[in-house]
Amino acid sequence: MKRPVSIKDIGRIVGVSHSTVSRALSQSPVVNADTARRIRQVAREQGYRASLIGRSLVMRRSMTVGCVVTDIADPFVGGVVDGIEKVANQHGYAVFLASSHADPKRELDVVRSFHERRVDGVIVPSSRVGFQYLRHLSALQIPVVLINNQHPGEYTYSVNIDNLEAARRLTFHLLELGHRRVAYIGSRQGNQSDADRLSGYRSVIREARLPFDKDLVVHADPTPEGGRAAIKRLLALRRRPTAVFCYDDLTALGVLSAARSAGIEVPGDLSVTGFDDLYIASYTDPPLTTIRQPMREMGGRAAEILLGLMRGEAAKSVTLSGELVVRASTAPPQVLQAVRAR
Amino acid sequence: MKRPVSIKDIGRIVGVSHSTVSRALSQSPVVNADTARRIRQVAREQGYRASLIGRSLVMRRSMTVGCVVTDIADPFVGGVVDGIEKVANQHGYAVFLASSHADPKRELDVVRSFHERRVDGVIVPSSRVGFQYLRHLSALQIPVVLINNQHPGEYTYSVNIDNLEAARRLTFHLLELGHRRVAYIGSRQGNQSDADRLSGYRSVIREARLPFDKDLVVHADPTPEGGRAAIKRLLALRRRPTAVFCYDDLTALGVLSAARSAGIEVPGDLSVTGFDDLYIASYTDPPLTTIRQPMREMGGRAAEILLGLMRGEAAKSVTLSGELVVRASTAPPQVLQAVRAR
DNA sequence: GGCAATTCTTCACACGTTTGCAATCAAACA
DNA sequence: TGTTTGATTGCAAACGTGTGAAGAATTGCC
Repeated sequence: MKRPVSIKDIGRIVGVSHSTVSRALSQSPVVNADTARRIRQVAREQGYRASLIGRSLVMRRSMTVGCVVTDIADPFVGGVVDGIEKVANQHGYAVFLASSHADPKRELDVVRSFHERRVDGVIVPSSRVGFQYLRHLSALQIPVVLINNQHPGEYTYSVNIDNLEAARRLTFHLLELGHRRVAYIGSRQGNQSDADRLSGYRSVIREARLPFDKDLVVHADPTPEGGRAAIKRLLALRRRPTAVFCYDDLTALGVLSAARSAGIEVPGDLSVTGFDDLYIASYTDPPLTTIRQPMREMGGRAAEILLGLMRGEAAKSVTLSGELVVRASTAPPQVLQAVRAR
Repeated sequence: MKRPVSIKDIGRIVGVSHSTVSRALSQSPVVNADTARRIRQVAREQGYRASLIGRSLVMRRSMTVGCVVTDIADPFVGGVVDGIEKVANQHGYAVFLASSHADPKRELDVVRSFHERRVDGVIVPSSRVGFQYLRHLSALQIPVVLINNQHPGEYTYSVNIDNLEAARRLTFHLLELGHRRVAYIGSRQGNQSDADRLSGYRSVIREARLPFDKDLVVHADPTPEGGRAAIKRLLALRRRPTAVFCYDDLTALGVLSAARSAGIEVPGDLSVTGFDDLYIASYTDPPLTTIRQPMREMGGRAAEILLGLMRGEAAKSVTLSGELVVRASTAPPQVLQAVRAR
């Protein structure tokens, strides 16, 4: 609890001015080799570490980046943040973590906090970023990188996976298995990624010259509970779907569980797909067919872009591609299964 | 990217000294009401926010806390951090997030970073904290609060759940169902909580005058993969257990999945319990009997203790109790099921 | 031994705040 | 008119650091 040792303390002990200490510790060649050695020795003994907050003042950069998430307990977000943190630290930056929980008031608080703390850049791993929110972030006049939400702006760049293309692959996979009535359970939180995935789904349906049935598209909270509610509605249809494309793995988790209680077999009666490839996707029953999002890599790339921007370099947005991971939750629909069984 | 507006800029615009601006903005009663109004007006127009880094220097506190986790993508850790962040922010503190990934070198880096940034306190939500590590943290001379790892020390307090008691309840639940061969799959990472849970398990076994069979206790990584490997060893025993107490939900997840592939029914052939009550525990097949750890509350309490310590108040460690949540993964062993079925 | 050149160190200021103290000013009082 | 009082404001120092420029000490040269 007592005052940390300062650069002046070191100077006093060694018998030199604090300027000399500063230079010695930053390996400046102008200081006498012997003096430098003594200074470094004392600094080590005293456990001295230069205060970044003193340094920030004169250097005019805080060596921190802000990271606003909607919910850090979301496993997807956790993976992304892990990637961000790793890269940021490798470059000497520390990460301020703040959760908004999608609360506009909280979002403003976060912007204010980041402003007051003079963060050098901001990363937002959230596919749902309000326009107002973004405007406030931009007002800070520092680089902003979004994840899974392309939003052109002067200081704003983004890292995405190609949601449209991935959704196309996933939908095609289902059609290829023989499904003709494929439902889509989206996120009702208005995520950019939801719009893109829905587009991908619709474009493949259209290209396959299948009728588009709007009853097959429902929206729910991207949670297990949401998935549960959504699949109930779909199962109540006169003509049920034989396959469901879920916005993400959590939604699919709810679908699997609801199907189980309803006595519907997956993938026998119903094929189910997720999106993200959270670690649980391998451990559901049956294991989930999904799109792998390279979460850590996405976070890492976002951090790299941000670091570049902070150095004043030009940067460009990045789009990675998601990988289709086929597991046991998808199979041909029953009509075909019977045929093949012969 | 340009220089943020400073308190002097505001002073220049209004035509007063920066001292007056400072006082006006901190609601000091000595400044003329009219002047104060003009100052606040201009500050608002200019989007001025006082730099916390300038302020930190003179106030001698950074208004930040450091939070070191092993892995932020771990859902348990995510929940705890969410609670920490919420409480910290309510009190004007920002949270530095750093992951150690249980790497001693990284742990040192984190301590160094927190030191340089002059964080006012540290929270470590990890039940595995090396002694050396703790020594380095203590050297910072700031309050440290651990979660799920009681470790007495001058500046060190902790928030735990009563792992021993919870493990007793869980084990008793299994015995009560009629199980007599109960296995324990622990964490081999040497967590304090593992030791406590094992003690709880053993004490109930002992008090029930059941023989302690050391073959029934195995240790693995606390991950689905670890659980998978462990249950395989247990199933290879001549006399198999009829129930398994898993260190945590993730381990149990692997056990469930391995049992499924081995054709072993849960809970028919094998009862399985977890620990933590992650959100997935409700969505496994069958839903998992487990101990609920109030993750957010634990994080929040830890933050409150830390805030108290930083204000110089006395504090004491807190032990919360975990709640037994009985779901469908536990049932009487087959011998009894037959009896009751008549 | 005197001077210039070289090497090393200190001085002084800046960064953005807060705050004790002195200074200014107007009004009130004698 | 001179003095006191009270209200308001500015000055200056401090926090911990980096850095250009000036100063001091040493060395080399003639």
